[in-house]
Amino acid sequence: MAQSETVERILDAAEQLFAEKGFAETSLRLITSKASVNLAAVNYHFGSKKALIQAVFSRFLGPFCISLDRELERRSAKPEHKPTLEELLEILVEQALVVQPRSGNDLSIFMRLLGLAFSQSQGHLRRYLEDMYGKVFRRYMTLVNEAAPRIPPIELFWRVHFMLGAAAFSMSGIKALRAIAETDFGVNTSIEQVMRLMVPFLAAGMRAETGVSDAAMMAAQLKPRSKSSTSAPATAKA
Amino acid sequence: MAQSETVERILDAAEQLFAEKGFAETSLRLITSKASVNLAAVNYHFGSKKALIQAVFSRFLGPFCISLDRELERRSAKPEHKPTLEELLEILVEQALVVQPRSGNDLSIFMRLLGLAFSQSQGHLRRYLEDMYGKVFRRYMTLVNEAAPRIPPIELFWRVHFMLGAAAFSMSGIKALRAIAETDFGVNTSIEQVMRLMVPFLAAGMRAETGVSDAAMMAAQLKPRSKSSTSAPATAKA
DNA sequence: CACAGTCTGAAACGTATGTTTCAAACAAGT
DNA sequence: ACTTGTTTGAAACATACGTTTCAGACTGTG
Repeated sequence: MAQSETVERILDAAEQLFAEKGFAETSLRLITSKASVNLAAVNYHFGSKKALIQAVFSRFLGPFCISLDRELERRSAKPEHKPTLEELLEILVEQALVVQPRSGNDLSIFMRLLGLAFSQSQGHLRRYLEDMYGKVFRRYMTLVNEAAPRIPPIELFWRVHFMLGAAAFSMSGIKALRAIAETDFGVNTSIEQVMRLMVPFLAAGMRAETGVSDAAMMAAQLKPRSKSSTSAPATAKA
Repeated sequence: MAQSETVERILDAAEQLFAEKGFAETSLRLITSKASVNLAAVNYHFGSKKALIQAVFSRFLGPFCISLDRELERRSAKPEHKPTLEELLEILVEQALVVQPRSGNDLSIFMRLLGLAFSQSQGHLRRYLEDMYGKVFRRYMTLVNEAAPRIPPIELFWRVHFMLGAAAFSMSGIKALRAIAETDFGVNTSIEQVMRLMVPFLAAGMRAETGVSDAAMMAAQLKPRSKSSTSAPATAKA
């Protein structure tokens, strides 16, 4: 049988275009013309555009999760040294870098796709990702909780998503942002530099003193505009 | 002349649907049917879908910028008290709350739209926003720089966008995330509670010790594929 | 009441999309 | 070399979209 490279070509083009423009804005014709393959090849090899989207995610999220899971396994094998928050952060970056052996593939595409998976309302994708990386994510969260015992788990859960948001968002608009930064500051910041700028920001945010205990106080600060701002159970946590 | 409420109805429906599904995924037919108006009304009142998108942004970003600018003016009128980072954060939240007098309109829509403006590749919108809120944004950045004199301006620029990303992203997937949080932790976190959880995270990230000084060191750590112990900014804080 | 301008309703138009079709080209097994 | 199953190329199809059209309903004005 003709071992075709068509599939890979399609995946490469789709990955890049999806990261650049989003799912709905990227047509199959654009993908196939960029990949220099026939339009029909997509539906032949993948079945549908939905399936193609999932395949794009599989290709980088699969190895990433396996690699991450293995690393977490290695760490938990020696329980005498619990990883710190910084180490946990770096594990993520490290795995993301390890997983990217393909040509012209940088971290920004990785992050951008991850962000798209959440922000674009593709129900099937969200379900697929939950099945795919839900388990290893929960395992990761366990280690995060152990690394920051003073912060309530629910708050760490949200902080991890704040983290993901900062990363995904920055990578989303990175081209435009870099242009603005250049005109405003006259410096050209590389993607890797941006990621490095992000690490201390995220690490500090992760280990910030918890905010739930003074929720009532902060509510009092935020509300005062009368408005009755529907902010419900400030005392809920307690 | 018949002062029509059609325009408002369209804007309301469009705003909600855009925030929910994105721009490309939201058809005019969906908008007009949700608004219970005729399809032609959109092109009649706004001219095009592009113009409708810009109008949606104008309606909340215009008042927001005016309100923010006025508040910044007030602050800089008494230069004896430079606002702190926390105060600057709260100004944003406050103005965002003030500006939302419409029905069924919560902060999450505001943030979600802001995030979409960057992450969706709508060139015209980005240009429009630059003209619209570029000036007040730069003014805000000046105050941020004064509030954190130890951090290089270029780093603060990026941190503000990390902030925006964390907020926009969390609001984007907030429905799904709340569901996950509920099944995993058994607690129902309101949108406003999430925003309150975000404040200490963001504030800590903003005033984190700068990471640029050891950029060279970190570059040496991140680049090698050989995974050379990447344990990073242990010395950074110091 | 009649007029003029504003706005809506229903239908159509042109275009772009995802998908399907089918004959031809190709590689591999015997 | 022939056959078989796999993959491609070009075209067509059905659908959904943004946009346009135009007759008529509405509203305020003389």
